[in-house]
Amino acid sequence: MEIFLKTVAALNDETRVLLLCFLDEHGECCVCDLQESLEMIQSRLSRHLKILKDAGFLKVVRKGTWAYYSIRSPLDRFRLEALEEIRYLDINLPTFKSCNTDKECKV
Amino acid sequence: MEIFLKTVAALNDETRVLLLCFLDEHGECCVCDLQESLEMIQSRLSRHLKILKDAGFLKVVRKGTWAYYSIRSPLDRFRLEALEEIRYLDINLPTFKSCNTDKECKV
DNA sequence: AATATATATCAATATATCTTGATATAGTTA
DNA sequence: TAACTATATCAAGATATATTGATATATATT
Repeated sequence: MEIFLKTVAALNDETRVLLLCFLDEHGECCVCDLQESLEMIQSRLSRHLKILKDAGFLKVVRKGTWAYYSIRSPLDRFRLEALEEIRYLDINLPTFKSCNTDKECKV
Repeated sequence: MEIFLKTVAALNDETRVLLLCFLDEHGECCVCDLQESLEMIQSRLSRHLKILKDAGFLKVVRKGTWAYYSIRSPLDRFRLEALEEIRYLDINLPTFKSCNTDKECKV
C-alpha cells in the first residue's frame, strides 16, 4: 500500500507531471537545464525530482557536481501506463534551454 | 491535465484505495453497508465516494433513499490498470457486514 | 587552502486535503 | 402533514504538501 500511495502521490502534482513529460520528451537533463527550460527555482526542482526519483520514476547519474536525471528504464507496468497517460495529455512543453555553462554540462 | 490529476488525486488516499478494493471484491454496496463493514462515519464515506465517482471510478444507482455504489464498467485503460495494481496490494479487507435494516437494502 | 558552482536540504509561510460533528435534502412511512 | 431514514453537504479544526529564500554539502578550479 505504501509504495502504491507513494507512486500515486508523486503523480499528483502538475509540476511533476510536467517534469516527467519534459524528461520523456528530451531525455536526460541536468538540473540547471531544467531550471533554464522550465523557469523554476532550483530548490523547487530539486524537491520534485527527489519525489519522482523516490517514487521510482527517475534515475540520477552524477558527474562531478552535475546531476543528470532521466526516466528510469525499464519502468514497471503501472508506472509505464501512467507515463503513457501523461503522453496523451498533449501538454504544451517549453522549449529546451541549455544551462550553457558549456563546461561539462550537456555531454 | 485536469482530468488526469483528478484521477490520480482520487487514488492518492488510503481510505479511497480501501474503498475501491472493497467494492471490487464485494460488488455493489449501499453506503450503510460500507458504514457497517468499514466502520466509518457516514459523512466521511459520502465524501470519498463522491471523489471516486467524480474521478470516474464508481457509478451510483439510487433506489429510494439508498445509494448503491459499484465499480464503473467499463473502465478506461489507465483506471483499470490502477485497479489491477490495487488488487495486487494484498490489502486485508474487513468482512462484509450488511446494514441489516432489511427493508430495501441488499436487494 | 580559498573561491566558485551545482545540487540538496531546511525553515517559514501559504494552500490543499482529511476528519468530525452539525445541518440539509429527499425519499418513505405512519 | 409529520416523523423517520439514508445520503449529501457544510463548517471548523487538524494534518499534509507546495513554494520560496536561506543555508549546507560536495565537487571543481585557481
